[in-house]
Amino acid sequence: MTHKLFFVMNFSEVVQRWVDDHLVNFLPSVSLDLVIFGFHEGQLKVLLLRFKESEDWLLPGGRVGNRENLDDAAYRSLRERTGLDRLFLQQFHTFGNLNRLTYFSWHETLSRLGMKEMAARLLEGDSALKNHRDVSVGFYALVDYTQVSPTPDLLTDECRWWDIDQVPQLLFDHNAMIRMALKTLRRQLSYQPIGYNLLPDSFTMSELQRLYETILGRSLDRRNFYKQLMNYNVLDRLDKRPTIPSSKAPYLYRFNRERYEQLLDSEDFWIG
Amino acid sequence: MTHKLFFVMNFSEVVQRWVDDHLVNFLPSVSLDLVIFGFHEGQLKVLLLRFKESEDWLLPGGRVGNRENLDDAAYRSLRERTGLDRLFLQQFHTFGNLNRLTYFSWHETLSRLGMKEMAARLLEGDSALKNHRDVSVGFYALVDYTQVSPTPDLLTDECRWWDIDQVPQLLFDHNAMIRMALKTLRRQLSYQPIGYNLLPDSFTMSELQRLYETILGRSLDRRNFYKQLMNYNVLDRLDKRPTIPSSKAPYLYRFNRERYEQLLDSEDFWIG
DNA sequence: TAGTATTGCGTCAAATGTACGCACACAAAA
DNA sequence: TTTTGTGTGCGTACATTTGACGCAATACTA
Repeated sequence: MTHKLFFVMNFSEVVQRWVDDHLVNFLPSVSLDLVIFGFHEGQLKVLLLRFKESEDWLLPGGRVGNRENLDDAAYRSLRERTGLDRLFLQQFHTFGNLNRLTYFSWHETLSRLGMKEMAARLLEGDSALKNHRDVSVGFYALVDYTQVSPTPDLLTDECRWWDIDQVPQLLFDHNAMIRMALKTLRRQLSYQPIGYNLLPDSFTMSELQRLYETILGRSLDRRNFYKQLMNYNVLDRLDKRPTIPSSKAPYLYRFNRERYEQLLDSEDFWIG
Repeated sequence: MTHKLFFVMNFSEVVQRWVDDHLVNFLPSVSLDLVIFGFHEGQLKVLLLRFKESEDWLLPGGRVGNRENLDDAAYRSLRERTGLDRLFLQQFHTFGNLNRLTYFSWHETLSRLGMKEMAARLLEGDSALKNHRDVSVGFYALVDYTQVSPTPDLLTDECRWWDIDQVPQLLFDHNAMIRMALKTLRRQLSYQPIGYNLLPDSFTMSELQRLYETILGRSLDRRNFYKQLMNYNVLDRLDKRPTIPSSKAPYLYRFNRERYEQLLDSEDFWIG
């Protein structure tokens, strides 16, 4: 993977190089897609990429190295897009329908984008490549919005957050993927405390509550929420936040990872 | 796929032919494994295959055709092993660790089985093949034990049911797969009525209850079970069974697939 | 000291889950 | 016909969980 050379190549060459590299070093016919959730100003967000020289958006994805665990590949892709490590990441479904990403659909996309030369080249190779398609493992991740540096990859111009309910029409089956990831997230949130990963290291109770309300799409009673969360016993209370100008300052809380692991072991919470 | 020729070939040739066929017609690096659950005489069972000329057992599996949907491939594999169609089948996890099935582990297996020639041949090909490994999508299926004709495939001598708690040490990561499938089954059973697929077309209430008790591993109250199940409103009561020798004959019930679909739509039961 | 927002606890009713009693239906045996 | 065994269906009582909400204590500012 000789990234250093790319700056003297045009886009077509970059892509060709990228394809060649992947044909040799990565598993053929398996890919992975990431639904990366963030939370900011009362809005649930998802990280999207804009395809180079186009207005088409799609989910970040990646491939699995020949000598790489599937999960590691997902973590690596997540790190490459966000700069973050050791986050909540979980596979939610594997997509293998024929009508999803194929080389033919890539051909269409490239053609539409005016990259006819590249498109032709994609199909003129051996017939195995032409008929090739991927089965893609979908992962969803919960990340701290404030910590992320969205980074486009070689095939994309732009990487940025979108409000979950303003996501445009995406390439391939990526809208369906987001729907499914969100459904899984909602279900899982009601059974185990996972939302912390979407917030900064320390946060107030009402921030956490707003997060839950946003994900679940309904309002919760403050006092019941408080009791429930404290019952889990995975939150450490810190000092009060000093910044509020008037009235009583709220306490800050921090997620206790150790006790969370214990909780997962003891109860028959499902891990997926 | 020229199955007719196989009877004049020895096992090594058969395997080579099988490998060649699969290299051309199926997706490389993706496979699927099936955990097929059955129920008989109060015991939850799982269908296993015995590797040819060995005492090693493993899960049935399959590969995805180049122009075949992932789910269709799973249904096809299930049909090939059981002779049955249109059954409950659902993916539960995708396994992609390096330490699972690789060509190297196949080499080990073949060597141990005394098939040294074949083993050597497996590795002497191009280097891509040597480093090759699969990401495998795990499906679990619920089938009617009485309807199944267990059928071995080209690489196996025997296909038969095993009691779930007497499954031996299996090849590769297949024991872990069964554990995970069972966990998923248990969880899902508590949230939606799916157990019917494990019973014959018609069954008594106590048969159904014994099935649930077996899967969940605990006893249930007969009357509450009855109420709960009837509340779902997906069971049709049939005429009484006349065959019981003494005492009152129990009612037979049949699963109503239409109303089940309705139920899935209306409520926010999750489908996975 | 008044005003304001956070915090933590308690209460109460509704819903749900669980255990179990009982009347009845039916078929064979006494 | 009566007894006996088993399956069916309903009702009831109790514990647990869930949701809605009142309220007093706490800290901080003006």
